[in-house]
Amino acid sequence: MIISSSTPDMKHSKINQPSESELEILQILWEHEPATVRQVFEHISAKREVSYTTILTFLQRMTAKNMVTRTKEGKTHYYTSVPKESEVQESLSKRLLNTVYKGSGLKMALHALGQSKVAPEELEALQQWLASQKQEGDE
Amino acid sequence: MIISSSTPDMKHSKINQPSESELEILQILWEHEPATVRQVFEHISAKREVSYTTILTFLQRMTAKNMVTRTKEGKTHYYTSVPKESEVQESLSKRLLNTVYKGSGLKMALHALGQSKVAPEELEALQQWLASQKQEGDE
DNA sequence: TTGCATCTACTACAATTGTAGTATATATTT
DNA sequence: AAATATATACTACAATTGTAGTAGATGCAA
Repeated sequence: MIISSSTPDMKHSKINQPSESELEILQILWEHEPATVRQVFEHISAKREVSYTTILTFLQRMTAKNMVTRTKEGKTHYYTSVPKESEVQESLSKRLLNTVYKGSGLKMALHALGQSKVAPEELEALQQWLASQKQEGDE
Repeated sequence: MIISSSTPDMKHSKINQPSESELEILQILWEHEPATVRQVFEHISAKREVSYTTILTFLQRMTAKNMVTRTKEGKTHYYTSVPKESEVQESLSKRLLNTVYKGSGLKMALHALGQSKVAPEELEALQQWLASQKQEGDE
């Protein structure tokens, strides 16, 4: 009986912790998926100086890490992100929470809120959340 | 008249964005400042396998980056952190906010809150904050 | 058909990060 | 004094990250 010792599948070890540049690329993909190297390149070079091959290299490395997937269409590759945006957000904020806030979600939340102007409708959502928490506490 | 063109003083460029390991060391310092290499080492090696010289190397590099400061006492050095804990927290959370939450403090706050159990007293603080925000909006 | 444009694969390289060994000086303990 | 422990400085090295150049294939345009 074979236990399939291959591909340990250690899934979310690296792909949910993209580096700064990898994240920049993932952002583009999340909005314009699937995209070619050229397309990603266009989006990024609209914001900063970078070479086409730099993007290409990244996409290739990310493919190797299984952070993105690609399919060939003629001579061109179309890339798709593997992790979802929300997964990466949670993964990275969890890390921040544990490494710099020692697990205090409140402190982190206040910092997050303090650093951006929150719209009134958004305050609503927060109000909601608060209410739901009180409930739980009461039961 | 001399304008002192030296030391551009580009202060908070790197020292507020410590790497994972640098942060681990800063944490120790924030709680046990000033501390020797040995002391930092003891704290860290209580949690994970690491060599004394690894810690030494880090403290030396961090000194070079002005992320920590040191004073000699006999043959031993006593290290003190340069950035304050709150500064690093704000700096890193600001980065996360902009790179992965595209500036939406609310989403980030909710993730932070969702990933840790928040104590009732803490909910209070949040309630307070919310109230203060509503005020502003009303004026 | 000749040549430019566009793709991909491969190679390179410096800086940073994490880790630790070696050499050396200085204490401290027997 | 000899052995041991402790501290620092220096060196090394692999992996990761950010950046980009070169070579070769293929497609399109004149």
